[in-house]
Formats: sequence, C-alpha cells, structure tokens
Amino acid sequence: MAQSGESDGTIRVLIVDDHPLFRAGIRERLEVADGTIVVVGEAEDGHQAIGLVGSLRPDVVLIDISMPGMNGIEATRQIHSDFPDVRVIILSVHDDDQYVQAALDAGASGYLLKTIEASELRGSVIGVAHGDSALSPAIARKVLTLLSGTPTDAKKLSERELQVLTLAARGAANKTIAKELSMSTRTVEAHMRNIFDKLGVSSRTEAVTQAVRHQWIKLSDVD
Amino acid sequence: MAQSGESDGTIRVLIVDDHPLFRAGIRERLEVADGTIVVVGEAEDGHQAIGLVGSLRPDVVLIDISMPGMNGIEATRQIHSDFPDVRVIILSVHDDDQYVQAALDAGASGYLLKTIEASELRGSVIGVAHGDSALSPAIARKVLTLLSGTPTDAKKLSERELQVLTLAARGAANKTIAKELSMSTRTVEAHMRNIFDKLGVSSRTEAVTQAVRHQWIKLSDVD
DNA sequence: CGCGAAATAGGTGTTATCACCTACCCGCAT
DNA sequence: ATGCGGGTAGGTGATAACACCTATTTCGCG
Repeated sequence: MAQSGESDGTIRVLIVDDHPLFRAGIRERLEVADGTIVVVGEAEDGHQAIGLVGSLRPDVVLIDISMPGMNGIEATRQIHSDFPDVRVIILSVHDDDQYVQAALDAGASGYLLKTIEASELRGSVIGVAHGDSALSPAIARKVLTLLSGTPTDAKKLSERELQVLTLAARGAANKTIAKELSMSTRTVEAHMRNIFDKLGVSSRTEAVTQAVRHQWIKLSDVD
Repeated sequence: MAQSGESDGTIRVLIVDDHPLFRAGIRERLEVADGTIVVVGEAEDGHQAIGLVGSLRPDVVLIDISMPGMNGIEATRQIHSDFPDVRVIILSVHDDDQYVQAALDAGASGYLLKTIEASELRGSVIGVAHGDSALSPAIARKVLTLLSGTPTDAKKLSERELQVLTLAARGAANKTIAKELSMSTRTVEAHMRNIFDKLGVSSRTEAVTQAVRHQWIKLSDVD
C-alpha cells in the first residue's frame, strides 16, 4: 500500500489554504529535522489543489474547508474521485455536524480542528499516510453520534432553505423562487450560498441532485 | 365541470406561437360564424402564455412546441400545474416519440400536428373543452405504442447526451464536462440544448432532476 | 443581556449558462 | 444521391448564477 513517495520513508504533503500565513505556519510545524514529512507544494484554492495533486502526487493533502471558489469539501470529493490513493485530511475551524458528515462523505481520511497541536498534527499525517484515519477528539465523538442512527440530515437545512431548494429542484430560477416565496433575489442567492456550504457543494445542480437523492424535498408535484 | 366562459356556450381560446402569421391563420380558422369559439388572446412565447392564462383564464390553450425562451412543453407543464382546469392542446410539426411523451407527461390534453384540417381543429378544441382528449391519427398510434410497455425513455437521449447529462448531474460545469469528454464547451452546450428540447425543459437543473428521478443516469459513484 | 444563527437584502464584480446562428463531417436509410 | 440525425464547433449577445462584502432585524440561549 506504499506505492508513491512514501516508499522511501518520506511523506509528501500538499497544503491547501487561502491564507499564506497559515500555510507557512503549517509547513514549519510539519517539516521538522527528521525529514519524515516533506511539504511538496501549496495551493490557495480548490482548483489549484486538484491541479497540483495531479502533477505532484502527494501522499497526503491537508486542506481547509472555507476557501474562495471551490470549497475544500468539493475539492476533496474530486481529489478522492480522481486520485483514490491520495489521502485527504480536512483542517477546519468548524466542528458542525454537517461539515463533518459532508467531509467524510466526500472521502476525507481525516478531519482535524485547527486547534490541533503540532505534534498531534504530525502524528495524524503519518498515520493517515499509512492508512489510518485521523479525527480530532471532538470530531470523533460527533462521528460516533452520526453513525448511530443520525437524524442530522433533517436538521442540516433550515425550513426556509428547504423551501428554496425544493423550488430550485423544479428548475425554478432564483427570480422565480424569489417571487414564489416573496423575498428578493438577493435573499434567494444568500440561501443558496448557505445551502452550498452546508452540503459541501458548489453549484445548484449538485445541491439539487443531493437533495433529490436523499429525498430531502418532495418532488411529488413536479410532473 | 364548466366553471369558466364555457358555461355560456362559448369556448375561450388562447393561441401561443412565435409566428404572428401562423397565429392569424389559426384565429381565422377557429372564429367561424356561429361564435362557439372565441380567441381571447395570443402569446408569442411560453412566459407570455403563462401570464395570459392567469389573466384571461381561457378554456383551451393552443400552443406550439418550438418557441424561443421557454418551450411549449415546459409552458404546458406550468400551465397545467398552476391552472389545472385549463386544457392545453399542443400544436406541433414534430411527430417524434419523445415530444409526444414529454407533452403528455407535461399534462397536455391534446397533441395535434399542424397539418390538421380546420374543421378537425375546431372539433378538437370543442371536444377538449368538454373533457375529451385530442390526438392526430399519427400521434394516436404512437401513444398506443408508448402505452404498451415503452422503451422510449432509453432511446430518448443519445449515448453522448447521456454522458454529458451524467456529468452535469454530478455538478460539473460545461467546461469540466468538455475536458472530461474531450470536446469543446460549445459542443457540450449544443448537447445540453438538445437534451433540453428532448426532455421539454429549459434549464440544466430541470434536466438533471428528471434524469435522476427516472434513473437514466448512474449516480452510484457520486458519493 | 450580549451573542450567535437565521432571514432579510443591497453593492459589485466575474463566470456560467443559454438562445439563436451557421457550418462541416459522417453514416445510414430512402 | 440526397436527406437527415448525431456529433462536432465557432460567433454573438443576454441573462442567470455565483463570490465576496456589508448590514439590519428577530429570536432563542446561556
């Protein structure tokens, strides 16, 4: 199971975060004397990350959730789909259920809070490179809860957001949704943005397919 | 079942077609001496049609399939959904399976070819206003075929179109789809347009939901 | 009583999507 | 052999969608 750079003992890491200072901080804390971990690159958004994963073939990708453009969860999904042997660890400030769920669904091997200690981070990276999973303690508890018959899905989206998403699923444009629900198009856009974030997607089409597949919305009167 | 203008014997008709000359021709052939049929309005696209149906409340809407903007099938779907007691007759030059299927799914009470005789057209309008259905002979045959275990769904979309739609359902943008399938974004757009026409929808979101619900595409590897 | 979450909405851009065209190539059927 | 559907692709323009901001109100929760 060690077919990439890991075979010679070094673990190749790609850091993805939109804050240069944060990337530098992580890099410093990872690259300690023994040379076990090598940071082979940095990316500042999801698109760049996917490109670099292709060219650099890191063993582990450390990625933030909230980034401009393509968010970390969506990027994780694509990395996991395009390069199944590349492990992804989410580095997040959020410990919300929905993010954890979405991140793990997207194929992440780890979900660490940014409050993690440097030594623990190194341990997690090494562990994940060898096939383990890494979860911050607070996250681990949530995951267990999620596994034991989770009603998280229902609470994921607010009532208003579900109404918006339902209409969107019928093909309604934001303008139409706005008229239907008596709100401005800007509010519809805001709801859509929040829905995207919660579901870990980056387009209305993705949001709608997820909703349809998980039956969060009633399609009964669509045809 | 006669709660609108029909109660006094006259049938109120709305004509929807993007060709003014065609509308005039239909109007002339409908409004004969006895005054049974009254053309209460004309619209030149789907959006206008929906608006006029709301304000004029016709008994019957005669609508063309191919129109700029919202096509006739999509307009039919919305009219049927918003005003269930308004009957819609599709007037089309196409006798393709997919259009017939989509039109009837959308809630049309009739599907007539534009080659129809004036007297038959009048008879169909009157019949539909009283609750009958109206199909051109060539169409009636197709409908019967469709009803007897139809494999139309599978044949609806071409192989290439299904590939495009599958990727679209995963939230891929046209640009992404283009790269994935090694074609230009213009070709992707062309495929999307054709898909919209065949399904009788007018946005990628609608196309995708239909595909997901009818399971035309494999979502298995989405999550 | 402040604090966060949800709902509302405006400002300002950049992209993506979609409509309507034309055009060429291919294979298949009339 | 001529047409026709499918796949390909370019031009042009309008509109929708989306990113990133800020800001207000309401409401429940420590």
